[in-house]
Amino acid sequence: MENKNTTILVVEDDENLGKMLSDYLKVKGFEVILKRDGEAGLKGFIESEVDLCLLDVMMPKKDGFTLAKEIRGLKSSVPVIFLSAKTMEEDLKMGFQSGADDYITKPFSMEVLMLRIEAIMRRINQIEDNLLHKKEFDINEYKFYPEKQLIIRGDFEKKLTSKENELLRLLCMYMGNVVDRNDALNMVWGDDNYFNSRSMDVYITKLRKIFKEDENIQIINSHGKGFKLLVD
Amino acid sequence: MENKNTTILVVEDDENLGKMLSDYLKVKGFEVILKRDGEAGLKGFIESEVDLCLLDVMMPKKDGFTLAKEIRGLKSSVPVIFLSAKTMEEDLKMGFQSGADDYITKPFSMEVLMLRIEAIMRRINQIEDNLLHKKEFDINEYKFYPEKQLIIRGDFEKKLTSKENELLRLLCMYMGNVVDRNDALNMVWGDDNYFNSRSMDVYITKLRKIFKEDENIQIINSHGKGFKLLVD
DNA sequence: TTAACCGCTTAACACTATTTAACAGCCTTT
DNA sequence: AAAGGCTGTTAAATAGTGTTAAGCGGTTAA
Repeated sequence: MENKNTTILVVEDDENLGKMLSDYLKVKGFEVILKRDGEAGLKGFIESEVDLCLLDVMMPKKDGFTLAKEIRGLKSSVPVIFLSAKTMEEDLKMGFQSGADDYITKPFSMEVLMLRIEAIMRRINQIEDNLLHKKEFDINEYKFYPEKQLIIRGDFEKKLTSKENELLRLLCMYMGNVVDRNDALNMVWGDDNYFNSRSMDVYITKLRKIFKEDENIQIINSHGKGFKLLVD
Repeated sequence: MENKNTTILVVEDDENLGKMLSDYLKVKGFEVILKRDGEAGLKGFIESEVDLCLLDVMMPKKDGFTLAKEIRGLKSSVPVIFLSAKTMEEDLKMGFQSGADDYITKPFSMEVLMLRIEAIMRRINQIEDNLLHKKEFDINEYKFYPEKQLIIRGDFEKKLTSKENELLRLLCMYMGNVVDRNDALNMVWGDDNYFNSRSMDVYITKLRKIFKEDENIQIINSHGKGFKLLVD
């Protein structure tokens, strides 16, 4: 089953606090990956599909800010919450500017933590919501109008069927990122059974044909995972 | 009580609370679909004609906000009530802006829940009622007067037959959104049998002919779903 | 009263969208 | 490198739609 779970990477050198955070978040239904220092943290990030990072600022081997920068290098959209001592608060405020970031000063209550996490998740959901209702997407030289079920490049115009349309909309929403096969099936076909899956493959072929003139547009398969729309 | 035909999707991971909600709502005459997590919730929504969603915010696999977003993607007009812990109240208030949304903090009484549900249903009925009795619709440069069964653009005037009129009224009420084929049949023809369905296709053709002068007005078919009136 | 008309339904046929099937090729694991 | 599952592609079968025109019952006007 494709985990649409929210996975949180927790990097905290204090063993007690780390365990406590991990347990609490697991109870709340999150997948948790717990690491004790910056280096292990980076490995943890690479190995899993992390949705959100909870990073201690002061840690051995590699501090939280540095780790955050490295993570951003790998996937720029991952939101990060920093954990730090109260005494460093002023310092912290200037330490990051990315809109996805947030911070909490120790000591903190689990409720406060949950508020921050929920706030971030909502921010992300809102972004996705906007994408869902976006009027037009740019796919290199093509314009895609989901509401009109239409693709245009110069004189070229192509009406899309509803399945083509919804599938392409999804790919555009996650442009550059892999859309999970089962997620796509559930969203477009309403069921992720075998036959719909094959049907989707047929539609991927159709979409590829539409864009075959343009070498810079590719729909790439990620074996066993799904597809991504890539524009060079 | 006219709760008979209203189907409520309840997604709640706490088994006791879920059962309790379900039983209570059934006693009140609602159809209830109960699911225990976000993924099952989405499937439940796809499988049935859901009129209203009652979603726990914090759930395993997929949280309530994410689920709501996906449901909105499938049918943007479905009202959602979120269930969440008291401690997150302030946070919640800002978390959603859709007029159809509402929230309740745990613990709550069943009476409070019923009040919320009734309020939402009243709001929806009122909106539909207003649209139903709307005196005129703007369809790009055309004016459509359902009561007069008349369409006007400049000199051009076209009297509509009652079937044309009711079908166009429906399309206008859901302007930009797909009107479900069977819904339309039941509303305009009173029965969604095969022959009425073919009859409706004939009327769609008639309506298209009326607007064929104007490239910006389209009646688009959504295969296997229905039709939408789209004005660019 | 009958002929013309009108609104709607039914039939017929062409066409389109989607699913299913079949087979070839590819990726990952052992 | 062989096996098995996953993907790519094409073509067929099925299901849904678009359009035109004939048919049918009811109303209107000579």
